[in-house]
Amino acid sequence: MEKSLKEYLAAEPGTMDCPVRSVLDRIGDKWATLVLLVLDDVDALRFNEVHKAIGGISQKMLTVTLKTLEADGLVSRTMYPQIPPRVEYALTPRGRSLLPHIHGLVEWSKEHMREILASRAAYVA
Amino acid sequence: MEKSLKEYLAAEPGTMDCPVRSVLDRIGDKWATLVLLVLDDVDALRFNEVHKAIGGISQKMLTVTLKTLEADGLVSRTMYPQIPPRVEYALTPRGRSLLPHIHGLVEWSKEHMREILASRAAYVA
DNA sequence: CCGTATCCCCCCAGATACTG
DNA sequence: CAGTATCTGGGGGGATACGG
Repeated sequence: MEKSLKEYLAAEPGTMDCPVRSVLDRIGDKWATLVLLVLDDVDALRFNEVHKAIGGISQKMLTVTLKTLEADGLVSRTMYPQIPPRVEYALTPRGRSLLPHIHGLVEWSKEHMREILASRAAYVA
Repeated sequence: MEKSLKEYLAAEPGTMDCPVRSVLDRIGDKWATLVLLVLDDVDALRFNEVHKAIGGISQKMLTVTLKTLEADGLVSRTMYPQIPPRVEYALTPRGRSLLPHIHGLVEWSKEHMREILASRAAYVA
């Protein structure tokens, strides 16, 4: 028996394994999607390369974000035992399968950003 | 001259009007997407109907979320001056144009939820 | 019925300093 | 280079009580 989307939404959050919430929370993560986007269109990036590609992210949050993405199997982490150490991050196939949807959102954002900003400005509480 | 996605991402967040961040932050909002989803497939819902449809949301956060969505022009708010008051919320055309993308994410989530949960369980910090 | 107003706590993110 | 460790504050969000 498949649970419907409505049932998932109406359920208490603790009832867990709601796919919408658990995954949307990750998409909604302030940094996670940005990391996925910078890893798109490249083979792999080193820690500091990702860091420089994303303005405003702290080292700590980048570490946390990368670990989470790795735990979810969306990003791979490859260590080359050298001195100095070299670590490369790349999208996994699973991560790559998510990116079209993110790009869909990005495109939508670009198309509607102006009118949304206009709406916000015109909106009086 | 169009700014590239990479330039947007590399820019400091303060540099603002980055479409990705400003809209993704809304998508990422813990409750906003859930509200949009429950308003899909219906004409309109009253405040308490939305409230009951989303498990775990507090009255305060629902109010805030609805206001934000209204300010962005994604949701419309219609008041019927009666006693007791009647207020209905519905998707605007703009909001409706966003929903396919959200559904795309939902579908992706459903397809990959199991393997993601498995990855998380298998992941040792 | 549909909210607002207020209080207050917790936790997350930023800053900073340090290590293999 | 690629991170950890520790501290700290600011604000998001829950609970509660009240208003039109």
